[in-house]
Amino acid sequence: MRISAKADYAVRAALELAAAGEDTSVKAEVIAGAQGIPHKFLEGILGDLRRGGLVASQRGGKGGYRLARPADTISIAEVIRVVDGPLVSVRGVRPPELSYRGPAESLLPLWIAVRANVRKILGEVTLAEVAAAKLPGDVLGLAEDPEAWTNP
Amino acid sequence: MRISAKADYAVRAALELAAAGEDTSVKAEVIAGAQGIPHKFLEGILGDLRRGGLVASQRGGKGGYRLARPADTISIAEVIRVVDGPLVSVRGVRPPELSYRGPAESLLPLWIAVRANVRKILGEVTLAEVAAAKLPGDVLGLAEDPEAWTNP
DNA sequence: TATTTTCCCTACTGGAAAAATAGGGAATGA
DNA sequence: TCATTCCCTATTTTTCCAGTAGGGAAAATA
Repeated sequence: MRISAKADYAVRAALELAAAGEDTSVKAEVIAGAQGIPHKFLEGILGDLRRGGLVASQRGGKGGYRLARPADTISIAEVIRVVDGPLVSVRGVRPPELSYRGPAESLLPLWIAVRANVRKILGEVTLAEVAAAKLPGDVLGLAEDPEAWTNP
Repeated sequence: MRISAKADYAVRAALELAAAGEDTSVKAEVIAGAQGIPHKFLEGILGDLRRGGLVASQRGGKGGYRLARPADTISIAEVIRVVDGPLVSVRGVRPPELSYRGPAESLLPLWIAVRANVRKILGEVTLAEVAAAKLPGDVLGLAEDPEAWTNP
């Protein structure tokens, strides 16, 4: 299960905007510099976020990007969906469209359970929480277990 | 977050072997037919599983593949790791190797939490359970919620 | 021993998607 | 009018995924 560079970049850019405040415009170039993201690539991503209704933009001298809604109403899942489509997919198709035969039949509910769990986390955590380094208690609980930081 | 065809195929092949029983050999061709997987592609995957110590093979007339260990000691996570490497990665690198700056710093514990959650599910569910359509209670609980089956 | 069966190994290919680049046009503010 | 910045389209480059091809090695059978 791989999270794309695009999704990672999009979330980081949104976090920069969240940190700047809802009514401060930040230039793409500045975000790119702060997060080490290729400038032109980031412009494309910010375009996706704008078309998705998550950010607003302003051209010209004092232009830039800002969040279109308060940071505590935008979940990480929303950001990822806007730039990458479905949150979880198997062979490129989302779980409900899959069909399995024989002993593999129960694989479908298993993928559904995985997706539900991912949604639960990324859907409840907001840009405001991450930007302020104040993750919800249940998420923090998962991340605090030293076991979670070890590789298999 | 995408699960590759290779991982999906590997799990389904392993489930066929689990259903056949630990000491029954099944030919690659038969598994391919039963699950609709390209034969030669599947052979490569079964090779990975063998090198990973999950299946044993036998050449010749009555040959085929079988599980190297009891089906209730092999988790879905193990199967995926053997063919695909790390269970969860961001831009191709596993979470502990990431580093974030500024307001994105708390992204790291977030990815860790997501990974911990995925591990929790795929690490506890075994081939035996899926093959017998007897998922653990907590997983079934997640999958039974009608909400989990709807697309955003 | 000869033959069939099946796994085993290496290489390779086509194509799509991911990641990034390039260049100029259209607003905006000074 | 001019510098700035977003905006749009196209192109490139790279990488990896999914699948194919062909033959060699081992085992069972006859």
